[in-house]
This record gives sequence, structure tokens and C-alpha cells, in this order.
Amino acid sequence: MAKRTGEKYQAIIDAAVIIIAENGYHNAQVAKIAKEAGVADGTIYLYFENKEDVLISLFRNKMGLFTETVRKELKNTGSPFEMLARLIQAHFTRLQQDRSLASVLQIELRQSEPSIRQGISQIIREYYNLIEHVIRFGIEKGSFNPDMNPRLARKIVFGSMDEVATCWVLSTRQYNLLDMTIPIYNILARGLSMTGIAPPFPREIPKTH
Amino acid sequence: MAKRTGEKYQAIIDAAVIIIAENGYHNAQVAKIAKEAGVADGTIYLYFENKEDVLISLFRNKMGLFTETVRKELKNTGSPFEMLARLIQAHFTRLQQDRSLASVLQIELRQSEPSIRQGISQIIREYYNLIEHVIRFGIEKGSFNPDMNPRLARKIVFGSMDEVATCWVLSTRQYNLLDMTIPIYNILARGLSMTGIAPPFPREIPKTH
Amino acid sequence: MAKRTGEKYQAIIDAAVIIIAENGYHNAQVAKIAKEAGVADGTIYLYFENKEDVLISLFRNKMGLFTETVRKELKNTGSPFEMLARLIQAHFTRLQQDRSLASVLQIELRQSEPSIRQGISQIIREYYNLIEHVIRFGIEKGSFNPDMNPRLARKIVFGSMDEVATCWVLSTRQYNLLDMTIPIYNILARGLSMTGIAPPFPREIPKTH
Amino acid sequence: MAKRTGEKYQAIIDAAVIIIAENGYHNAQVAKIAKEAGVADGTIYLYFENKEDVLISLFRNKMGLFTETVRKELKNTGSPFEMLARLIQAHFTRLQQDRSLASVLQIELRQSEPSIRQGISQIIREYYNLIEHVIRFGIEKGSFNPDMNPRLARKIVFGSMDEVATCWVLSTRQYNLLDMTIPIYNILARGLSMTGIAPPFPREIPKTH
DNA sequence: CATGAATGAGGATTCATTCAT
DNA sequence: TATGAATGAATCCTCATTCAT
Repeated sequence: MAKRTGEKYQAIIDAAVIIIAENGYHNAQVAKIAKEAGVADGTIYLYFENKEDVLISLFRNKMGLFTETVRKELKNTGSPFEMLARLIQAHFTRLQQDRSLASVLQIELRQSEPSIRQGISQIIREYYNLIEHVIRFGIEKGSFNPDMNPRLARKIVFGSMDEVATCWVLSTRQYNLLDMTIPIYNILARGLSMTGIAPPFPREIPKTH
Repeated sequence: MAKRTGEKYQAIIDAAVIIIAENGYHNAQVAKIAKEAGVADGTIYLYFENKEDVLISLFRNKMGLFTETVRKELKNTGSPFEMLARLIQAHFTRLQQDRSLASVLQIELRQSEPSIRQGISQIIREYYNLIEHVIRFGIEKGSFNPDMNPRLARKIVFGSMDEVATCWVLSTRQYNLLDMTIPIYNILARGLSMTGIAPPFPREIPKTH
Repeated sequence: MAKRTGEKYQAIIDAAVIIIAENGYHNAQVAKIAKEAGVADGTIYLYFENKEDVLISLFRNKMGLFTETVRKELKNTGSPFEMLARLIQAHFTRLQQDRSLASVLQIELRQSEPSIRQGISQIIREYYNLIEHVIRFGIEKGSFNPDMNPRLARKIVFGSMDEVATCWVLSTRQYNLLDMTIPIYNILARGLSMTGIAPPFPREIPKTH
Repeated sequence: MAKRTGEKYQAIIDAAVIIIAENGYHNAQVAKIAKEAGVADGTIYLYFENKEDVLISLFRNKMGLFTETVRKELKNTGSPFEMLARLIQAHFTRLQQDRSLASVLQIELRQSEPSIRQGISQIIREYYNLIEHVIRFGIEKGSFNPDMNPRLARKIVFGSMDEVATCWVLSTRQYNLLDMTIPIYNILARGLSMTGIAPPFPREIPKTH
């Protein structure tokens, strides 16, 4: 039923990003999005199933591009460490370039509606896979610690970038997100690397009362 | 106006955790929470300003306890690495103990309503400070890398645990969150440690077309 | 059931006048009145059937006093014109003395709830009767125009004083209501008097198109 | 935002008059008005800001018409006395024609909500001005007593008509309001006229105890 | 007599979605 | 295709009243 292409399709998605960033998810009425996109309210329903579909499509559209951009960025990259560096750099670059989008991705779309989460999970998983691929590649190449569970390592890498990005979006001070690239790289690279040494997980010492 | 103590106050908060975990924040009608708590709808408004206040109070109440528990756990801990280990362990233990609470903290409270975020920020900052304190202590003791920005390191530690916890809550498979403790410790410890070595952030090589 | 006497009974009525004058009828919650009266919410229900009963009792209490005061004032008055003069004077004096009460009587109690109107009608009728009595007395004495319907004349006298009082209460400028006494007397006295002459009601002249 | 014209706008206002007259303002639920108007509940909010706005608009709409009708009626009227006569006649005619409207104007709109009063004051003032204009005209022409304060005279004229109308609306007996026209004219005309004589306001005689 | 914590019915308003044009 | 007026379900909160103490 819903026509998922065309000029207006994209206009509606872009309008949704702006309106959600400006008003927050719960004040982003369909009517506002329609007005911003320059179409009638009803027109949105020619291109999308419903409001939720707009959100999921928005995420697919923007996050898909995001993943693709990062993937290309990593294409001609040599070492795993360089890949990690480029990953972080690309991640932050993309967010910094479009603060509205960053706000929507980092804050507004963290909604709890299970159906939205599900619609989103597929596309975010591709990004996860990309990160996990870097990890596995690093382990294969002998650069990253082979004892690591790649999926866990991915969560650490993504969780770290995500937390840094979220703090940046929420911050009132307008600092430069890209400045975080090297510092975060330094910590994560060390964490993932073969060579580092740290004390093993300490056995819990039973408390003596 | 709102009486913020008493048996019913706690009953309402506990009921809210259950109802929000089951239905999501936006499907958690006040009437449902009241019923679960065994009180009348209006009674909620004797103890809370409004629905939002229930959410914020819930967070304050539970997260405050959370922070306090972790703080105590770290009290008689020797080395920074042991503190890190205990921090992760305590963090995951608390979430694992109460899956409803975990769901609410990890998912439902990531609401975009600015007023909720603001009400929450104070109390989450205390937890942040606790983590940051561990980092600074580690740097002082010569265990952690003094080149790190403690605040950034905190974001990495928190972001990593948070991502792992969120994945766990969202996962349909019922795996044991505590099993992640040692693996995540191993990566983070290495990342924070003095001793690790990893290639420096690679200069970007201009692409030759 | 309801005990209609005692110190607290009066305290509640006086508190109601103050609270209603301050907040308007619809923001005059029972709890506020109770607090102002220095009693518990529930205590009000020992003295009054319900909130409506408080209002009706308030009106009975205050308006009864009002009527009684005016009646006494007219007791030793000689001529009908003097009675009219004293009536207006007493009416305005009473309102001017207690602005809260004036506000409640002129504005807040003009509620539309039929049951309140009914509860009030009995007591207001006594005041009406008093005015009507003055009119009839004036006609009997040959001072007032015998062609007048006394009931209609009463409506004119009361309606005029009432409108003047209402405007005074609603006015932001704090002028003196008693200053209106003589001017309004002059018009009403002439209107009621035997001697006045004015053109008869003009026949409607059919419009010629 | 609210579209203040159209067929449905008028239908809602007319429905509001009927429902408010039947149930009183505070029992006139929006849902009832919508049903009577044959529209959906939400439709009301396309034409009015909120329920209060319905009331105020109703008053503006009906009272505006009222004033306009009376103004036209007075247009080709000769003497001040004839104007007074026509004023009273038009006033009562309009109310008698539409008893629901009369009930709403005389009873239900005497609400105490300050915001409603304010919304109404502008339009009632126009009617006041019209009456005052008649008074001033009569004084200029030498027909009315020049010693009168025109504003006070207006209050007496309006207050008298208003009281008579209110009693008529509240009365259970279905008498004819227009029958009051000539009697009230006779009293008011005499009261306003140049020629009448009445004893001056009596000096207060100090009571001898 | 007095208290005040608890009750729960009741209603204005929003906004995603539809459908006649 | 596109419109936008109309729909109506869904819910938070208030506050008069009760009753166990």
C-alpha cells in the first residue's frame, strides 16, 4: 500500500528528523511533520503505514546510510587498529555533521515501544556486525586479543562511542565531538590489543565479620 | 504537598516498576499502577505530584540505592583494579537480581521528555562520580594510565556496562548477565591500565584515486 | 445529622466567605475552607450535609442578617421616601462594610446549580418582601404611584441596587459605594413617586418602507 | 488555530445554548454539546479553543446580535422617551423569542470564572454604551434630568430590565415577558424625566436612645 | 466530637488516522 | 496522487465525601 520512494517520501523523513529534534518524540505530531514537509497530513499515509512506520523508516534510512558510510570508510583500511580508528572517526563525524539527526538517533529514538525497537533492531544489527567484523578481523590478524568474545568486544566499542555521543548531544556546552576520537581510540585500542597486561579478575575475598 | 514517605509510597514505586516493565512507560496507566499497588487512583496523587513524578521518584529511589550499594561494595576494596572488578560485578548483580527494575532502568527510563531527563540527571551524576572516582584513584595509585581523561574513561566504563546490560535486558535468551563480568573486566582493565601498548592513532592517509 | 450551631459552625461559614471571595466559587475546595476555619476536612461534614449546604447556609446566615439589619433600619422610619432612602443606604452600607461578603453575594453565589438557587430563593424572597412592603406602604400612604405593580417596582428597586453593587464589586477602581446612595435614590424616588410625569408609552409607528 | 466560522461553528454554538439551558453550564459536557450539534467531540476543538471559548463565543455571537438588533431598532426613533420604550421592548422581545438563550444569558453566563467574565465584558460594554447613549441623548434633548450621572442611570435601566428578565426566566409560571414592557417603561421614564418631583434624600436623624 | 488519609467517579482534551472530494 | 476536515478513543487528575481511629 505505502509507496516507499519518491521526492515526498524523502521530504517527509527529513521533516521528521527536524521536527523530532526540535520538539522531542512525543511532541512530534504527524501534522507538524506534514507541515514541515510541505504536504497534507493525509499524504503521509500514502508513503507510510503509520506514524511508527515513519520513525522506523527514518531510522532505516539514516542509519542505513550511516552504516554504509562507515563501511566504505573501512574499505581501504589496512590494519585492524586503523580500522578501529576510522570507525570511531566516521561514527563521530557523521553525528557531528548533523546535530538534529544525532539528537534523534541518540535520544529521541531510544523509545520504549517494543514494535519500534523491533523495527529498528534489524538495521542496527548491521552496524553491530560491521563493528564485530572489525574485531574478528583484528583477532585473525593477531592484533586483537583472541581471548575476547567478539560480540562482547563489539558491545564495549559501541557502548563507549554511544555513551560519549549521548553525553555530547545532551551537553549544553558546544564542544567538538571529534576531539574525543583519539582519546577514546587510545583506551579502546589498548583494551582490545594483544599486548596489554592487567591484573586478572580478583577473587572475591570472603568478608570476615 | 506530596507526602514522599510511608508504606504506600514504596508500594506505589514498586508497583510502578512492575507495571512499567510489563507495559512500557507509555502504556503504564496510572490506574494500572494503582491497582497493582492496591490503592485507589487518587491515592497516588497524595504521594506524588503526577505520573512523571512517579517515574522520577522511582529512579531516584532505585538508582540511589544502586549507587549506595556499589559505593559500599567499593569501600573495603584494595587496588583500583579490584575496585573496577567489584564495580562491574555490583552493577550487574543489582540488575540481574531484579529484572523488572533492570528493564525500567535500561529501557523505559531512556525517555526523551526533557523534564524527566532533568529530574534524573542529578542522581545519575552521583553514579558517574563514583565511577570517575575509581578512575582517578587508579591514576593516582599509578595503576591506570595517567594520560586518560577521567571523565572520558568514565563514559567508556559506564557505556560498556550499560550497553551490555541493555542487550541483556532486550535479549530473549535468558543468559546470565553476571557471566559477562570477567570478560568485560578483562577488556576494560586493559584499556585503563598503565602497561598496555597499542599503536597510536593513525594519521589519515590521503586517498589516491 | 448535621449540627447547625456552635462555634465551629460559624467559623466554617466565615472561612467559606473568605475562601470563596479569594479564590472564586470553583476554586473554593472544601479542604481550603476547612484549613481556613482551622478544622479538619471531615469536621465540616459534622456541621453541614455537603459543600452545597455550606453555600446555602452561608447565604442564609449572611443574607438573613442582611435582611434583619435592613428591617431594623426601617423600623422607626417615617415616610415611604425616607424608607426608600434608608433601604438603599443600608443595602450599600452592608456591602461596603464587608467586601469579601459583597463579592460572594454579588458574584460567586450567582451560580447556576438549580439546587443552590432553590436553597437560596427562600431567603432572598424575604428581602424581596421587605422591599415590596416599602412599596406597598408608599402606595397606601399616597406617596408612591398607585398604578405601579408593587412586585415590578420591587424588581426595579432591587435590580438597580444590585446592578450598581455588582459593578462596584467588579470594578478595579476602589470607589465608594455609599456615594451612589443619593444619586440612585433621586432616580428611583422620582420613578416611584405619585407626582412625576412622563410621556406615555409610545405606540409603535408602523414603518413605511 | 481555531476556525471561527462556518456551518458547524454556528451549529455548535446553537447546540451549546440548548445544552447549557437544559443542564446548566457545569453539567454541559462537551460530549453532550457535540452530540446535539451532530459532530464529533474533537470537532469542537477545530472551531473553539476550549469549552470556555465556546461559552464566550456563544455570548459574543448572541449578545452581539442582540446589541445590533437593539441598535437598529433605535435608529429611526424620535424622542428619547421613545428610544427608552423601544429599548425595553427590544430587550424583552429578544429574550422572549428564545427562552433557551434567555436562560443562558440571564443565568448560566453569570459565572464567576474571571476569564469568562473578562471575555464577556467587552461585548456587554457595547450594550451598556448603547443604553448610556440613550441617556445622554435624552439629557441633551432636555427630556431627561441633567442632574443624573448617565452611567448610573444606565445601571438602573439595565439592572431593572435584567432583574425583571431573570425573574421571568426563573419563574415556573409561563407569563409573558413583553407584558412587563409598559409598566417598567412607566417607572423608568418617570425616574429619568426632567419633570418629576420627589422629596430630597432625607438627612439622617440621629437616633435618640 | 474530631481527625485526615483514602477513596474513585467523572470529563476535557489530544492527535493518529480516515475518506469524500 | 493529494488534500485536510472530521473523527472518537483513550487517560490523567481533581476533589467532595467517607470512615477507621
